[in-house]
Amino acid sequence: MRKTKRREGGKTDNRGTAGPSSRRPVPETDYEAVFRDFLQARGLKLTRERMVILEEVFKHDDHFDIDEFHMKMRKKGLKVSRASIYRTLPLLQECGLVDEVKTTERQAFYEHIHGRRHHDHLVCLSCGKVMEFYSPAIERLQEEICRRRRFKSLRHVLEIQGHCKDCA
Amino acid sequence: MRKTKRREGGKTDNRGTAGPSSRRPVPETDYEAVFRDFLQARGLKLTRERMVILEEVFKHDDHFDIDEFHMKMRKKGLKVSRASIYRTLPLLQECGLVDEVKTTERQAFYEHIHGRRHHDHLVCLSCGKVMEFYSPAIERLQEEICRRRRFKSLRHVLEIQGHCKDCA
DNA sequence: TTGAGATTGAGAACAAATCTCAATCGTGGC
DNA sequence: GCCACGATTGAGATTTGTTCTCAATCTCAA
Ligand SMILES: [Mn+2]
Ligand SMILES: [Mn+2]
Ligand SMILES: [Zn+2]
Ligand SMILES: [Zn+2]
Repeated sequence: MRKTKRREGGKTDNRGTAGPSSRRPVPETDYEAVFRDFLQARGLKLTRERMVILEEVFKHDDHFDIDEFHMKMRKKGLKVSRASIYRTLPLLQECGLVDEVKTTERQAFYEHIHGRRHHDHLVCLSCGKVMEFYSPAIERLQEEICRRRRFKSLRHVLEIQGHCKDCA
Repeated sequence: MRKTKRREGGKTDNRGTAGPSSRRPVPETDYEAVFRDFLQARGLKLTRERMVILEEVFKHDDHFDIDEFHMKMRKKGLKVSRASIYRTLPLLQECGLVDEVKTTERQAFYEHIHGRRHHDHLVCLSCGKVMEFYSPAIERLQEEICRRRRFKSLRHVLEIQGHCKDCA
């Protein structure tokens, strides 16, 4: 009982951002190039959906979860399925453009990290605000701990939960 | 369409651990007293199920998730529903007997912390092993970060993921 | 231009956690 | 000890985030 109509056709809107070797009315951005090269190197295809998602991610200057993200796209009239978003974000992660922050809450959130450095998070339990911090000292101590145990660290999550100064 | 039969009766097995002022064939443990006092103070009832769960938690000397925990109880013939476990563990948390460790993986896990100190975790992505560590220096640095931002920290999660020395 | 193979979307499937509510239990007051 | 009544339980339903399915569709190297 699956709907038969699909991709209600229409505006292909290639915008020239992706055309293999066509003129570029809009110069390709860094992150577009990064993503394109990544896809190519992996034998993956540069689809309209993937590009739309990429652009949208880089318009967000904040942390976001997938549902919220999907909703915003729909409101703008950008037709991309939730499934594609769930499939594309891990790709963006793999090429280092996006970071998935697995929270201790139920939903993971994402943020683009184009050229940004690793950091950890303070999460306000009242208003949901997410603040960032980076402590070289903490990072060093973690490395030290792993070294002592001969544990090969691949990643870590440090999330401090509490109340921000506005909610105290 | 709910089953009508309930609590297939039988062995009440009070074991004397909970009797209000009866003789105590088995001396009450610390944690039993802690839990009992907590329940009393909150006007909650000391039920067979809660006691069974408590005992079982303190037989586990490791981290466990609820489903695994429930399964083990069933195998032993201890009849307690998953729902009751989901309801009781937060109580044990509130009275400080148990710690819920929200991981970056999907399932949270628990551990009893009777008299034990806060610590953080190294998780091996190959074998699933969980190792513990405690770094006063890291804790201090976190406090410092919160102070600087006037953030009131209630809890934190620090989980380092990677490969343990046996899996490297 | 074309076809093999990758991708998509809608909804189904999954899984952890929470909720529902009738049947049952625990406890303080008698 | 017995009672009454609020608390608790269990089985299944529900919720919710995420992943899977697969026919239709698209992409791109040749
Ligand atoms: Mn961040
Ligand atoms: Mn632990
Ligand atoms: Zn806040
Ligand atoms: Zn291991």
